[in-house]
Amino acid sequence: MIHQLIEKQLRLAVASIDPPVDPQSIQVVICQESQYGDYMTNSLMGIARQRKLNPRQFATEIKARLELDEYCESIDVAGAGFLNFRLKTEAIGQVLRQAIANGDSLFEKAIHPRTYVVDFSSPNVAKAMHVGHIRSTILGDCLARILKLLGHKVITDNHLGDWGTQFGKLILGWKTQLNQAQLEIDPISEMERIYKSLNAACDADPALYESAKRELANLQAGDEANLAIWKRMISLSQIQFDQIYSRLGVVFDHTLGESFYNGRLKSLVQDFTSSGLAHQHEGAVKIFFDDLPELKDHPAVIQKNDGAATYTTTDLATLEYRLQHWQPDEIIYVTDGRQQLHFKEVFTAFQRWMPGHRIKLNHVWFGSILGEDGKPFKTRSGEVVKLSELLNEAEERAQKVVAEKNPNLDQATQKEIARVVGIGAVKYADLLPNRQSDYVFSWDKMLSFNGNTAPYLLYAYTRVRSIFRKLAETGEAFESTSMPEKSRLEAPEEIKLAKHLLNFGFALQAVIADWRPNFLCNYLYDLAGFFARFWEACPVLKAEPPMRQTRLGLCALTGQVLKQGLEALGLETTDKM
RNA sequence: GCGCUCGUAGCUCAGUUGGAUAGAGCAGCGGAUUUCUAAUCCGCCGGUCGCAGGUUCGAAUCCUGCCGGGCGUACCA
Repeated sequence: MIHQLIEKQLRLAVASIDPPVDPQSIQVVICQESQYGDYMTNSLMGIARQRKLNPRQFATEIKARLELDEYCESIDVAGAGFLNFRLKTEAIGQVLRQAIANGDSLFEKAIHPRTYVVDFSSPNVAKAMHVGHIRSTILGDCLARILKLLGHKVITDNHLGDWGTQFGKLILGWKTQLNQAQLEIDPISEMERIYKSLNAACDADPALYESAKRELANLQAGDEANLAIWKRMISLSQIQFDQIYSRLGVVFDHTLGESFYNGRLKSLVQDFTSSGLAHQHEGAVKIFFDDLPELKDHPAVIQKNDGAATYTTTDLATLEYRLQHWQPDEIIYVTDGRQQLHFKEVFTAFQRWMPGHRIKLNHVWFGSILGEDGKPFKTRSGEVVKLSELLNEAEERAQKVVAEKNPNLDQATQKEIARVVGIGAVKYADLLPNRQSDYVFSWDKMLSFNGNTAPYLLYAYTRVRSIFRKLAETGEAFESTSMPEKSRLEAPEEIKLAKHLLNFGFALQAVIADWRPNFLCNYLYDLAGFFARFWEACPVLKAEPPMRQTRLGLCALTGQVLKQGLEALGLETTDKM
């Protein structure tokens, strides 16, 4: 991409300076104000300051050393010492022509691919997946997709909640009040029912609570009957998870739940104790962080006074397993922001456990989904919203709109479009806000055709497809090599669209730098906007060659980037809407 | 109390990590369709970026203090 050539030239120009400059400190970015240029750097000002040079004079000297005539129409020193670059339209055309001819993507793959483990979704066995799981699932899947697109090795792992105290009550309930018929019809609801029922009963009757604890102890001791029930609950739950993941298009390489690490927990506690990293305290085993102000008052419990491990223990064992088996460069944990303290503890404990290990651990946290009243998102009756029902409603609402806007399509096509649009709308609405902020869930907003929404972007894509459909009807085909050498970008709408196409890679990089897909959402929204304006102003099929070929080329690349970008977000596309 | 986080247009939110004149959508007002899908596009209106200091060429962004929300602060996950 051209901005990388500019950056390279800048680094070269600065390289001869003594004392030497860190090349990484020179960055070329998109110029926000197009009146100044297409790209700019403000890095020279910082260097000039350090060396007590006049910033404008320094920028002027560097400018003189650049050999960018082939790509830049102008290079200007501006303001306090900015360097602004305006691209030659011929150079832009050349990049686009090559991309079409070679089938290249408009972004660069990673030069040094890394290995990432992405830990996300993590629903609980014997419970319905609900709105509380969508952000982790959608965000984690999206990050995994983008890392893969950029050429990294990605391992996705679903760390199921398949172990814990709830199984005492569940097993007791299963033995005493299971309704087999209901279990056949709707296993999740039946398991939720017996859990709720036992939970209430145990609160009222301490003796019953003791029985539940005995069932749990038996399970943990390896009692065969209890193990069989537990396994059955997992497999029934997995069927439900698979249905949801299939609808969402989410795939896991591994599903290693908490229980997978049971065998390691005791010895891990032992390791921590014997190496002095953890200490007995009030009957429990804890790791203290007296030297860290934020964790000073929050020792991590790795063994409770009843001898059981905690999720901190499990997370440490999980981390160890992943290191040993997958050798990742980084692990990404995608969870609710409320677990920040927990992950601080785990990460800090890990550093002490394996000091000097160079793995990078990222807690990618997100805010809550709120209802229109600003309180946590619930159904009208105050229940948690089940994910399956949420997706159903999304498809139903989308279906109504499709039927209204495009009644001529047959039923099956309408339904398929509604599925793509409905699921896409939910995903996009989830990825669009800054992940760290809470957002208000609104059907009307996410299904609107105006504004930064999935339907708007998907519609832009169908417009591209529509042009190529029309082209095919005339018996012509878009030759991939047919964007002619003499073709030129002329209309301002063509040039703006073309320039924006060059910046796809910036958006992908920005996502990875901060684990924030909303940068890609915003890029695609801008792209769809530039394309819409191009569409209004620049007839494609009615244009004369070579302009016609140029415009077809722009359409082809816009379609390509929209599709790649939407798929990177986890959205499917459709040719008609 | 302590910790994390947020406060930007009437509403819902962006703002690529310190850049140039703070942007969208909705709502409100006004335009555009013999046309490749108008599920669209264009224009107008709308701001003391919570408040007060500080850092510097330059602050919505960084530091301090205050005000106001949310969350966390379990031997739950």
